[in-house]
Amino acid sequence: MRLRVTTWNVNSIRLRLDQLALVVERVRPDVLCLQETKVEDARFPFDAVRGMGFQHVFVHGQKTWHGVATLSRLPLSGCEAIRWCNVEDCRHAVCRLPGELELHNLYIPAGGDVPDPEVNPRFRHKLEMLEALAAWFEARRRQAERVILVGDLNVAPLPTDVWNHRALLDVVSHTPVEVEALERLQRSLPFVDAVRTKIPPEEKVFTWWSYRARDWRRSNRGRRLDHIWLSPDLAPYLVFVRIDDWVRDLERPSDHVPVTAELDLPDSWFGDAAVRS
DNA sequence: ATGGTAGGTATCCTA
Repeated sequence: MRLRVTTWNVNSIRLRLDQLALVVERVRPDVLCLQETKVEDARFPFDAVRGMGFQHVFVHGQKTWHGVATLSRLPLSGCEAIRWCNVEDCRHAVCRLPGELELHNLYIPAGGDVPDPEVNPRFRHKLEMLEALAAWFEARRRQAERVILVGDLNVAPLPTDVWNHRALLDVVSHTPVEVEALERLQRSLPFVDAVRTKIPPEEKVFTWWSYRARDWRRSNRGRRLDHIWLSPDLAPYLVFVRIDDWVRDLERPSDHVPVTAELDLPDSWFGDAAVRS
């Protein structure tokens, strides 16, 4: 049973519907996790995404900012929105998929400009949400099988996850304190970094390029902020990953590009549902 | 060293 999962910070789903359809056509994900949908649930373009083949949709959105949505060709069950740090931000959706898979769709705060939790509440919030998630997964470690965690984690952990490691050591997204917080979250289950099992850590990989560059491809000052993580039991079934950076060249693009992983999972996990595939 | 752009919303906040 092949399962293709894509994560994409779409930066306003309503503005990006045509690009969403193009990504779906070219990447063909079974499950598409979006972040920064920037729309209240009542205004979510349900008809449009159903028209793209996603009959199962879980939205957790708010006006203007943040918001996550999980679009699926396979049935979703047990979906829940989880709020962290006692704020109303919509940043985390959990859904169960056939095969007893548990899928987390996350949007970690960007964290503002000043990498000091004492003076910058947004940076403090970012660290606190990463810490809270790590503690939560650590507490659930015993039942932590068949877990997929994807999303815009807003941290580039490896030196090769940014265009210039030394220059970005004091830039939010690559500071040591954030990287440590992200690593604690990764160790919590622990999770396997799917992209880095297929692309060696010596190789630079980016999923985000600032809008502020004159020529994003020529300057290539990117960062790897978007991630797909797997619980250890799922890692052996990973077939390939892909990063669709052509999406960054579309007219009025998101500053993030889709990241995709395909798993080839045992048919026995899916029972009768696996027969049709 | 600096400032550069984009989206939502309503004039500035967040990324």
